[in-house]
Amino acid sequence: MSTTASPELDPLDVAWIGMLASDREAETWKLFLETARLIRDHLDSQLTREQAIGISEFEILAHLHNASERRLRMSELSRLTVAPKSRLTYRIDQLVARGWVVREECETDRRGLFAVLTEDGAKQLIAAAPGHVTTMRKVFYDQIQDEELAVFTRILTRINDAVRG
Amino acid sequence: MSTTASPELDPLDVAWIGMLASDREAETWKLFLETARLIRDHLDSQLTREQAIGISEFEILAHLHNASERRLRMSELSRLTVAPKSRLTYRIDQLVARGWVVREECETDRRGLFAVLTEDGAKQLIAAAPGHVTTMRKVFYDQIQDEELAVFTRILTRINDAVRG
DNA sequence: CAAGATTGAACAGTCAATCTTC
DNA sequence: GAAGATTGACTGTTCAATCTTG
Repeated sequence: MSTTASPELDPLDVAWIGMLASDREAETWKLFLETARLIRDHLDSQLTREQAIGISEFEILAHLHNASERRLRMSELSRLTVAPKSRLTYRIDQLVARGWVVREECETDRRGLFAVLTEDGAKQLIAAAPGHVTTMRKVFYDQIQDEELAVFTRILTRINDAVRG
Repeated sequence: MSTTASPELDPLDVAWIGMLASDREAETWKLFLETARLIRDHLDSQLTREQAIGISEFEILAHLHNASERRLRMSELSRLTVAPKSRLTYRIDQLVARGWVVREECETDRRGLFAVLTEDGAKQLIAAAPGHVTTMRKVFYDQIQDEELAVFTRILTRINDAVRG
């Protein structure tokens, strides 16, 4: 420690600064992570407060609603929501308990199960959607200008592809 | 249900489509959430696998390292990491158990506590940083072109501000 | 043996209640 | 009473182990 000239710059600091610190790179990265967490928490709070449904549950109902015959295999839901299968099992259990989803067996592959949206589930989704969309627009979509949208989407798509390898 | 002309378009579908579906708005929103989750999971896996440290722990060590005297109040750490105080207490407990952080009392305000980075903690951070930064660059920063960076940062900053109200 | 899905145990996160100091 | 921080109970997540069918 005492062999360096400047007392504030020990070897650890130098290594760290060379790696990451203080420039746009680290700032951009931090901003991205922070914003993603903030906005998801914000939307989750809004849904929980106004509709007593979490954003994860909402997303599952939305995926089912968009699917053909309002049903999806567990594996497919797992892919779509970027979640491990065990989490899906847990969440579907809750949605079944709430009466918003039912499980049905797959005729052609007896290993498989479908999660199927019920009428009540669809009603719940429709009830929650307007508030969710309004809030999302306010804090997300309305913050992106028309000329910026293509750039934003392009960057996100590239990152997505890079992560997936 | 039987009073509408088209059998595939019941009232629920109409309401849903009017709200959200099928256009760039929903796509952009989904892409953002999905990408954010994917990339954080990816970086967390890399750190856990190669350095036996989670990304949340890494972030805390990094904040402490950047701070003056390598110490921060719990409240301040809570703000910086956008995490509830109770989570910080929990994580700092773990970091203390690992010998990477110590708690110190605040002289001027006896309610307050500092989390202080130890030498071992700094070494761990420096050991983990290169792999983390390399991975981050590969999947994140290198995917953003120079001309795009300003737009990207601007959008994220606006969203951040909008969420914070 | 591989794939679809669930289970149980261990780990992590959240919220309200609490304790201490301002 | 309000702010800094911790605790405890509850909810949510993960991972390996398991069960069943292909």
